[in-house]
Amino acid sequence: MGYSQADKAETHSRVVAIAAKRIREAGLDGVSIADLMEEAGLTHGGFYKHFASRDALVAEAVGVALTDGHFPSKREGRERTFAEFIKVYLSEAHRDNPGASCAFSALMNDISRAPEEARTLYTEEARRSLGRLSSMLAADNDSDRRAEAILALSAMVGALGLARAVSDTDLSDEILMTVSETLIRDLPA
Amino acid sequence: MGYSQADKAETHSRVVAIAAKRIREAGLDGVSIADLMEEAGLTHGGFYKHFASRDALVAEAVGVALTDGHFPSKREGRERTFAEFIKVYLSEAHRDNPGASCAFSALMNDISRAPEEARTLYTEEARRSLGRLSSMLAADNDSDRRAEAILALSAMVGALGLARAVSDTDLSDEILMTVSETLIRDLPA
DNA sequence: TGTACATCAGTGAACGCGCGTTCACTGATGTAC
DNA sequence: TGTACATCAGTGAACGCGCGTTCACTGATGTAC
Repeated sequence: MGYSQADKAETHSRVVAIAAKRIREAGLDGVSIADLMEEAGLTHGGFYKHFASRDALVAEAVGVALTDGHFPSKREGRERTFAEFIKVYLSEAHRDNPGASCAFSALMNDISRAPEEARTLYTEEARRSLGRLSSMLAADNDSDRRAEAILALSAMVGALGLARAVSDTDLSDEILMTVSETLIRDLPA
Repeated sequence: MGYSQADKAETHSRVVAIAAKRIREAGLDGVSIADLMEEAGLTHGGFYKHFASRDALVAEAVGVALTDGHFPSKREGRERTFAEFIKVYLSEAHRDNPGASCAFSALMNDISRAPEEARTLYTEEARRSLGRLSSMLAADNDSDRRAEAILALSAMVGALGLARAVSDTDLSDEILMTVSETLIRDLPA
């Protein structure tokens, strides 16, 4: 063979990784096969040696974008505290780097119009994220922790989205800072 | 003239209204001129008697979608209370009718990639919405009211977006109900 | 080890399609006399 | 009031373009002997 199986697998995952980045930046409809393959250093014709269709690639890329997302609780070998996590999530650096950012926020609007497969992946990731968030909180009972996790998740994805949408940097910074401080102050962790 | 000026103005605003609805449902890129004109009962060729380009129509429709949005504080001749407003905003009915819903939430992700004109409209609407929300709140000073308004706005658009994205109806209902109750309980109004 | 063959990831031209946009045309109505 | 003309919202065919997809081909490498 002209290329080994390892080469093929490497190409495949490279294309998926690029697609995951571009989907976070430009949405589910913002990625063309030609652009994608060019960014991977290939020509567009080879695409179908790796994926049955554009939809199949998108489904795979959504899965990757969601799971290597920004709701991990473990980093550098230890659990993150709630405050540490919120500060990173609602940072200017996270806002200004959509390609490597939280797909959970970036895809929120697109997913409601996406095929069932992608919506299912999104829903599962929502459950995981709520689980991780509630495990960082210190409220007395499960019910309170879950309610707080839902409020925190909503406020975080909303604040990140608003901070990106608004064209005034001062207002954008204020949104990030205010939601970050308010959540850290009001939710026991 | 074959059609009076009043007829033309009526057609113009009808097309814009349809575009505003479709944009809320399908996003800024989800509206084709042919579909739009067909829904208005016309053929696609006449579009350019009313708009210089697709972008011009989108800009106008974004303006309409944002300003006849769901952050009005006055209805039926009196001010709404914070609790009343939140309950309507985070209702299942609002979630399930995207075409007539809050463009502020529906366009959040799209707007960050949109031309400056649309982003400016969005930013102004954000300011207005924060003003209206903070005027409903009863915290002691302006600074606290503004911080609470920012948290409430973030949580509301986030919760509405998540509730639409998630494919499990129970989880979706839980998100709406939890954020609604928590905001009403924790923010003085 | 050397040689002939098979494999298949990647190439690049070509396709059909829907899109935004243009344009010559139509015909109902307003205006001028 | 009646008639001839001008206007212009709306029509529908046509355009160029980018897209997803197909396909005959290439050529480097694995396999069989």
